[in-house]
Amino acid sequence: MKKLTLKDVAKQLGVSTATISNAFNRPDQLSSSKRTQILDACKRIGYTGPNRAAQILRKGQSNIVALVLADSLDYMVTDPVANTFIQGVSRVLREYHKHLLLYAGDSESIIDVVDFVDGFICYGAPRNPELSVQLKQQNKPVVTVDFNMEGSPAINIDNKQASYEIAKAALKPGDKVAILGLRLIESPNTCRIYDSPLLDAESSITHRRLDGYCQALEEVGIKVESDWIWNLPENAGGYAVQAAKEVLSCHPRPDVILCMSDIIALELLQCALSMGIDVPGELRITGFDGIEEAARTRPYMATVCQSSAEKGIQSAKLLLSGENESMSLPYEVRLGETI
Amino acid sequence: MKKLTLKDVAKQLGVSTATISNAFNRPDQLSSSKRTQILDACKRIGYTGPNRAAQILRKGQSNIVALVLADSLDYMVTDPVANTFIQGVSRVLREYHKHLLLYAGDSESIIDVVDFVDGFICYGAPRNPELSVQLKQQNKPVVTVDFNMEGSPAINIDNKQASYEIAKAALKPGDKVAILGLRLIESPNTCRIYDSPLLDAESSITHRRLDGYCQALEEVGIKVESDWIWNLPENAGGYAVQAAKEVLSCHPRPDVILCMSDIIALELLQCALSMGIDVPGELRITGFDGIEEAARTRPYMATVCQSSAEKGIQSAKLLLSGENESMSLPYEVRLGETI
DNA sequence: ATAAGGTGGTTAAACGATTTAGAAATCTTA
DNA sequence: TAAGATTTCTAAATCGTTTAACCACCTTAT
Repeated sequence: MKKLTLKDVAKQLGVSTATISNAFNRPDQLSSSKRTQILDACKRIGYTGPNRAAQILRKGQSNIVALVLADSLDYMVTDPVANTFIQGVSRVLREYHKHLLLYAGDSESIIDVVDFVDGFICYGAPRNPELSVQLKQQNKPVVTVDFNMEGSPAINIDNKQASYEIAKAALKPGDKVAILGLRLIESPNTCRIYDSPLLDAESSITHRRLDGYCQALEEVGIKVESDWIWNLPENAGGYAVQAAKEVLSCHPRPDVILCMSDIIALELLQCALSMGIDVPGELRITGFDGIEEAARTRPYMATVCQSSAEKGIQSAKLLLSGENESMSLPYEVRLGETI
Repeated sequence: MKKLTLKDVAKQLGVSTATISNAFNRPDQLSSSKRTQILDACKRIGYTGPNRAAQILRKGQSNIVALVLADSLDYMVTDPVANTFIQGVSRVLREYHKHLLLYAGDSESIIDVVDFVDGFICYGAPRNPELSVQLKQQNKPVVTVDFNMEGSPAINIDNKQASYEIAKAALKPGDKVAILGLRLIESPNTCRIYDSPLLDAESSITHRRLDGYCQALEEVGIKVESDWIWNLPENAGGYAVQAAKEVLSCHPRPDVILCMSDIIALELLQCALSMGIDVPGELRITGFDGIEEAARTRPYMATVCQSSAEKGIQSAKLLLSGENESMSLPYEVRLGETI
């Protein structure tokens, strides 16, 4: 009960293997009558088509696209922003009959798949920086999202401008301001950044957001102090709760807290409300991303809305098109009721 | 600047290709001095290891596991239950250095990956029934979750017993009862099932849940009427809202509504509360799954808690172990405040 | 001294397809 | 009817490995 091969089929039908191969892959290379005859015969004897592994080796093409997520799958797969991104990617891949291999950004190396995938979509700077190096060195197409890699096209929103705008809307002269940031420095848990060495300062989107906040602060005449900037190692509820508690128990308490994600902002809001703090009366809060949950809070969260699904769609299309032009997607500043 | 092959390396080092291959794959086949010498040389000249595509063809093993989700990725990737399942799977795969290929259950066919993946985890009955047939015919290992396939081991909870228990806890003699079911019949949108032909009645978990409900109803002396059973084609908020509105506007209104998922139950609860209906005073509601959101409602949702993550973990382990024994996981009936 | 067993390596045949160059067959046209 | 053009099919090289079988050499036991 061994599996049939092209060769077996060719022998049975009394034609060459090339003809069978052509029947499946290049209809223009043989008469259509012969083709249907072959295809019918294959179905009859139970040959389901060329072996994919052999095809991948020979053609150098697999129809598999690797999606390199910033962090471990474990974490990424529950992040709502990442989710809608994956959703967008999957829609396009499906349309083009491509398959999706999920790859964790904290993996040791990428070389165990690089030989057989057709390309990479890299969503956020990989937690393991070694991966970026490897991606740059190999020569399959790469599209990056929410960060930049020399030589590869990127999909982004203008993070600096967006965060500048939302901050500008939230700030008044004389405000005491705190920032809840994300992966600005290397740290295992929530902490203030002080003067720690920055992480990927040139390529990271959260640094772009920080730039935007700082510009707004300066324009309003507020001095940026690094001990009022917190760093969360991951965009997950747990870290956010901790940061929220810390920042809200400071004396004097900030008038405005700029959060680099909605997840953080939501936990902060909930924490503030449960402490009896009036938002936006005593405390203004801004988020970032525009996730669904942030549209259901009371008061309604002020945030920057961007479409993760659209990012997914565009990045997949870009990868498959083979073009090399970066793309800046639109965003929308939603003022809400928290500022 | 062509890519180096094993042959190139062998020639350069003056040894046979077999020796290089062994240096990478079978350390016991050559002296360790020669091995390190070869590995060092490879690193120096930039050979990163055997080409994976060739390896897959030759070995018949790829270290890729396909996760066949019930529906389109598009939908599955945002479902919280599916998410935690994927999370569990990914944890195990990562530990074993396997990769995760996401496959949509509404795909046309599975033959375009069957040749190169090492096995399948099948989460829920695939939307396209053809896939089940193909999975049964091919001979790579398969593990099914939340449904059964002859010849393959399954991971399940005892859906019938669990739903029997929660229903029994919710029901009182003389109650008017409605059931909000999931994929019980083939239908494009929310509707009552009446006497439509059932979908996958033997293999589907929602039919097991229905069996459990019915048993409880009978024991309490309530007659099951099919026009009080609704069918939702997908476990998504939209369909649930519609079903909720319909069922709540019935006269007489049911005293108890048994929902086959928390997503449905949550929408129903919200709908009921917004209509001013007292839960559980005027209406009792039960869910199923035990998702996080269902733990935050007021009143606290009565539901059957099962661990999706655990299902993921166990199914991946089962697949990788190669064993063939099905497994029934524990669940917990949480009475909550809605009954 | 011979046989038996263990090392460390090589040779060569797979694995299952795709594809180029060109032969054979068929069809035009002069 | 031969020459040329076109269509259809084939032979053979190739993709980059792995691995069974074999060989030469060295050690140890009989």
